[in-house]
Amino acid sequence: MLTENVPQISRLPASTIGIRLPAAATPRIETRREPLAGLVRSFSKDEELFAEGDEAECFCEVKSGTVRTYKLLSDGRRLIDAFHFAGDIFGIEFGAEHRFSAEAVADVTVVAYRRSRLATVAETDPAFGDRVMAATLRSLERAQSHMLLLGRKTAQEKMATFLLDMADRLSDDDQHFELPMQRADIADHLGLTIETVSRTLTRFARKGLIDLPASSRSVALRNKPALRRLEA
Amino acid sequence: MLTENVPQISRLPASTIGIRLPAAATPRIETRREPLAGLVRSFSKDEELFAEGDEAECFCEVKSGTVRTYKLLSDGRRLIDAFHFAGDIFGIEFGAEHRFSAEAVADVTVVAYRRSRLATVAETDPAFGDRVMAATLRSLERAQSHMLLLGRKTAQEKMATFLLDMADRLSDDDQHFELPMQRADIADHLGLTIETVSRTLTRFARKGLIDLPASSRSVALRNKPALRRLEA
DNA sequence: CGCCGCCTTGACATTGTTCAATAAAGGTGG
DNA sequence: CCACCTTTATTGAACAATGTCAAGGCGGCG
Repeated sequence: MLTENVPQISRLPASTIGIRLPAAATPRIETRREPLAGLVRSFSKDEELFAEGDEAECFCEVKSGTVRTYKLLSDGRRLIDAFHFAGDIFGIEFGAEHRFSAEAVADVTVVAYRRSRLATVAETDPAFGDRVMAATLRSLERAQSHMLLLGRKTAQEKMATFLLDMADRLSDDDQHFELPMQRADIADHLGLTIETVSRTLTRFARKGLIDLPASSRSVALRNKPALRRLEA
Repeated sequence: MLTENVPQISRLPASTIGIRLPAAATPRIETRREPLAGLVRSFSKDEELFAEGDEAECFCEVKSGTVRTYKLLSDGRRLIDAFHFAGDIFGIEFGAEHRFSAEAVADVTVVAYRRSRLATVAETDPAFGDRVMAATLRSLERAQSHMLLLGRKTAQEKMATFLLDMADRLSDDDQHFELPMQRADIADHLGLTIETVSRTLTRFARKGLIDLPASSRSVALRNKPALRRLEA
């Protein structure tokens, strides 16, 4: 059942699995097959994996790097609904089209799975099916608490929530971590401007809540209880 | 299969099907059985159907009236994620607990279905199963575009979006409708204050975009194209 | 070394909030 | 049915938070 479909997939041009390369990008054809007939693809910083409105023929799992998914208003204002790190699954759709655009925050490697084969794969490997389902539900849950953040939290509360979440997801010791995204991405995730993000971080640092060692991308949480209280 | 379970349900005290009556409320026992073993329940204005964190033993379909689902911050700030009108299904959970509280915006009648029987019911009546699935996906979709609204739209854009959505869902002629909720609910849905909601409506009326006949709850859209442009 | 992208910081503008007063609507009991 | 009272909505003015604009710094890369 699995075997009869695999060759079919590797024959498909990239465009038909719903991942399109931007015209300008060098098409690095280092694709190879994954156990579950996923296609391994690499993208460099700011490359587009797919766009809102594209036919949703595939969904992805992050192998390494970070992906942002976002929506735009007509005048270019952007809201990043989520960042996706290694192990995260994103781009699952039940309708025909992707409802978000996806870009590489920095160089990224993903495994792309054909959506049409989800049912088959899930049967073959129930654990994988569960992971897909869990990913969908987690994204619903995240969307719901993110609404609360966007609609009712102050800049400080937003940043505190964000930092604690990042520590959770990116840090080994739950304290030190390197932010993979730039200020503009954080701002568009939290519904703020980059200036407010920057100022709020500086303020946290001055209050001794965090350390901002030189590099501006690395953060160390110095006082998590205080951050939790700030979270509201 | 269906018949052997029905009596069991009607024997269950209200509390065990996940809908709890507030202590103060007069317990109107006008419950009766629906075709699919749903329990018809009525609630009066501001009564709680269930609270965030309650065990999610049932989900509901609105028969008549309006329900709001919301989350709170520790200090009482509220975000209403959605309003639910006749025909809408809400309160479906995949985890153990409700992730939102639900209250009657005005007197409301719902049909409560036991979550544990969802699979059975869906098999018996596939169309119903589809409706439940569709409701879940629609709520995901709504959450996602609502994040964009909350994070990146101005007060005017939020109100324009809201009014167009309400016209869509509440109006026969797609123009005139009666808002079932008060300004505070609108404010907490859009991430604004009631003053801003009120001022924005007045401003729209002055610009000739809408009519606000006496009652303050009724609205008539006078210039939908302009509202659409404002929506961003 | 010098350009360029990203980040920070400051001064100022704006949007939306807060506080306060008033008005209007709706519900209740006489 | 009316008068009263409570709740809800509107409006104004002052204020605060955040956004905008602009300048400068820092770091990485060619």
